[in-house]
Amino acid sequence: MPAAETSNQAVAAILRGIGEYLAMQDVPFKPRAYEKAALAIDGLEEEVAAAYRKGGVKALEAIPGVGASIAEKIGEFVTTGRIKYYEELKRKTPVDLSELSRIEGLGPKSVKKLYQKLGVRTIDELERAAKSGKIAGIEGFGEKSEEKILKSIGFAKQSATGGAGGGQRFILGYAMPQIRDIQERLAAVPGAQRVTIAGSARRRRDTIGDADLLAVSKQPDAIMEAFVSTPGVVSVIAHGATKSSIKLRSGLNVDLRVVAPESYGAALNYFTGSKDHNVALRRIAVAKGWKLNEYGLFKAGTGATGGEQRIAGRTEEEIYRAFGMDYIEPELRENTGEIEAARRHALPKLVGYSDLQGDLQVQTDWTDGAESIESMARQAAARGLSYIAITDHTKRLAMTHGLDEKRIVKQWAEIDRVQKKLRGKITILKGTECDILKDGSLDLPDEILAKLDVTGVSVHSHFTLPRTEQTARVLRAIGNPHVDILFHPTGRIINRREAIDLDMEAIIAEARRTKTVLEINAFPERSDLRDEYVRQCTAAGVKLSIDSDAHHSRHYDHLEYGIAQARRGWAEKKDIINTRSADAMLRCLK
DNA sequence: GCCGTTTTCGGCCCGACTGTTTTCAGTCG
Repeated sequence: MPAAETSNQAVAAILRGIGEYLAMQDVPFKPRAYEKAALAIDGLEEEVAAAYRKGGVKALEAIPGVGASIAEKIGEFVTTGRIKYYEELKRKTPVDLSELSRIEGLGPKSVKKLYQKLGVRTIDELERAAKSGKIAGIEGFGEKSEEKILKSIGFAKQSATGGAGGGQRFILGYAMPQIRDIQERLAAVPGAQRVTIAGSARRRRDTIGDADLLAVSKQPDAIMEAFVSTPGVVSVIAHGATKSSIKLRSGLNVDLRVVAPESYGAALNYFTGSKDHNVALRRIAVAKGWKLNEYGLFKAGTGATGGEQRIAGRTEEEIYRAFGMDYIEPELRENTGEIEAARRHALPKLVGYSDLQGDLQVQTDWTDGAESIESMARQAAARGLSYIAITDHTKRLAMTHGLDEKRIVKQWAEIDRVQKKLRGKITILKGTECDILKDGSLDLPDEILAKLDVTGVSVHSHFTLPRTEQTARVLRAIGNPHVDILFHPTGRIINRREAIDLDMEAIIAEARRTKTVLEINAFPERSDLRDEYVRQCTAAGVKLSIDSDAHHSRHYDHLEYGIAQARRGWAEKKDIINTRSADAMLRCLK
């Protein structure tokens, strides 16, 4: 790492900052250009610093949304660690814009006004100004704005010291039950005809910033009323006839829109996003002389009567059909090629939510799991699975009382005993989650691994090794002829631990060469592999497994989120080995 | 500032809600 942080995230943050300052100065169009460039760089696989060193500004200009001017600024940042233009802007209006605009209802324009009139530069100064009643006196502000600002400051402080907010995103698997609760409550309100989850939750991003619900109702007032009085609401941000917005105690913001039945498909499409997907669709509409908004797809009226003619809008299918496209599953709507594929009728047939037959990573009370082998097996069977692999930790993980050679052999006897009891109900495979040691060797000897049905390996130590060393370590492990699956390959834990520094391209290439399966770990805060790597695997023909990593039988419910990530990575049923029967799955292993 | 199966110039997604305003600007998604 160089002295200055030049990660893509750092570059994106600074570009976003420039955009915000420009917005504050009321500069037209440029803010969105910077914001767009920031977004593109945020989602980039390759490091821009490396791209610049290799290919100069030309390489940067290849990034969509980055032109000559921004490329040059990125170059400046990579070489000098700063961008003069940005510092100039900051000097002109020395406010902590990113911090202040986190306050609900405060945007660049308000921040500017507060600075000019009251000299407010930081959250603390904002709080002082609000408490002394100075803000209410400013033109455009009033009592309510002041109150709202104070309330929002309180929340920002609270979530900075714990809690789930504070700019962090919410983990899908934990937010989803809350959203579904609200959905169910609203569906039971008299007059409600449809209540649907939209937004990034419907696209199944591993994390979400907020939640969106969409409803069709004969009595919109009643459903809105029920919505704003949802249990656990700490504030009602908006309460209108067609749109309301609440904040839950967990910090999660939830929006509800009520729409007419003839607009339901258009609204669902619009509020499902992603923004990029929508913009792309809308561009296509404009090119055809149409207009797409949340009310429908329209053709401009002709002749003296004028008016617009509705082409589609009642269902999403109808809209995509009008564009000459196949229906695009929500998980694919990120504008990463799905629109072109839909036009060519070449979309993947995604793995389905009920396609899994087995689970290849299950922990028990032999190590850090909560339940016995028998209990985990029975519960898996009750959920419709036809096989599981028992994969307890190995001795290196002493705190989990990991298995050594002797205990794992004893465990086999217990598995045989339970298997006899549950024959016909479920198949219990003998497996391991064997630790990859620092040098890439494994925590159990090959003689033991050779006798297992499923050998999974994973990194649980030395998370901060430099990239070359870390990559070499994992490559050595999956090069072992007994190793079937690399569990939670990148080791990230969302909001808590960064991924280990791996050359994923090399890992995927080696997995392909050695026929090693990579896992999509379904545990919500892991979600590992993440979608973009899943897509690289499916493109490379590397097989995947979707496992719960269950430490308790209720964790089997997480499998849904693993499937979701697989779908976001364009995976088909054939790409996932545990969509097969136990025998067929075992034939996919080394 | 970026971008181009109508364009290298002239466009840039669009509507709801709020608070403050007596007709609208700012924010948000």
